Amino acid sequence: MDTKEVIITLLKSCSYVYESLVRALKPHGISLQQFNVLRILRGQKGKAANLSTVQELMVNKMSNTTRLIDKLIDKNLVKRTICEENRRKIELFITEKGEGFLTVLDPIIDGAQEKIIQKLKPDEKSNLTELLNKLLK
Amino acid sequence: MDTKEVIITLLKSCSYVYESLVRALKPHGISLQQFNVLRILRGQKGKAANLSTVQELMVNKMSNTTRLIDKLIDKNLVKRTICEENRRKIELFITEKGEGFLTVLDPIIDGAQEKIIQKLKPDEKSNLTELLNKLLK
DNA sequence: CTACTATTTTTGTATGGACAAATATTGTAT
DNA sequence: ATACAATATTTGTCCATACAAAAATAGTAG
Repeated sequence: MDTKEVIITLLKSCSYVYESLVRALKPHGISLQQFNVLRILRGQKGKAANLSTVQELMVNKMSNTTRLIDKLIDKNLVKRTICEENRRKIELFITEKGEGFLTVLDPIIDGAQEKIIQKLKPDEKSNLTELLNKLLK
Repeated sequence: MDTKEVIITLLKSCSYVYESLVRALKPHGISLQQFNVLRILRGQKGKAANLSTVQELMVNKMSNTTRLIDKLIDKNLVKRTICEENRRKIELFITEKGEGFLTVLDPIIDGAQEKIIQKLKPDEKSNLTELLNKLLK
């Protein structure tokens, strides 16, 4: 098995997944990155998240999470305040509107993911996950 | 097996591969995308390639290949002329300097890819490729 | 308090990606 | 020949990525 073939197939699969998810979100006017930040903030369950927390939890490391969040704030999906204990930090919260928006988006993303993954049988799914995890070690 | 876990592992693997390749090329001052265009032009073996040919052969569909190629031309790695038979088309060629550059980069990319893929045994490689190809169907 | 260092976020700049509109050229219909 | 449609590329705009530098704040040593 040729190394290049494995690599190129992996990159193609990833583009395919990425594009499917972006396409699913597109009609709702939100990018995959913005959506991921929203989900991270929801996962905080009311606790404040600061910038570095969000960055750590993102799949793609991002350097200008600041500007990404600026856009979520413009849309009133996220709220940003300065942390009183350490004024260098910021506190990020998902808003009511943001929560509601996610309620709409969740089934859409789930559906898009399911549509891709249903091409694999259950044992193939775990097999694939296992092989990919070996690469990440 | 959870659908979300497969998807997220796939996206993470892809980021990892992508970043490894970018990091390998970085010290040589060329992006992965520019490198891929160069390799496509070398693959033409002297024949002219026009823009749409290059776009078709790229892993990531790209809309502004024009500007990517502008940068390769600035570095004298690629030459662009207008096709005389059909003046709407452009003809792209890799230059001598571009060929020489690729000679330096080839072992670097091969090494980076090998370093990732060596974590899998031969049968795991073909197994992974097979599973990923099912997703792409 | 002042100087220095570390931490956290923001800003600047260059690159790449998606997509629509504009431009240039060619081919075709009337 | 003129008008119109098709093709190939370029340009404009906005968003995202990578990275370095700047700014703001905090903590610590003298």
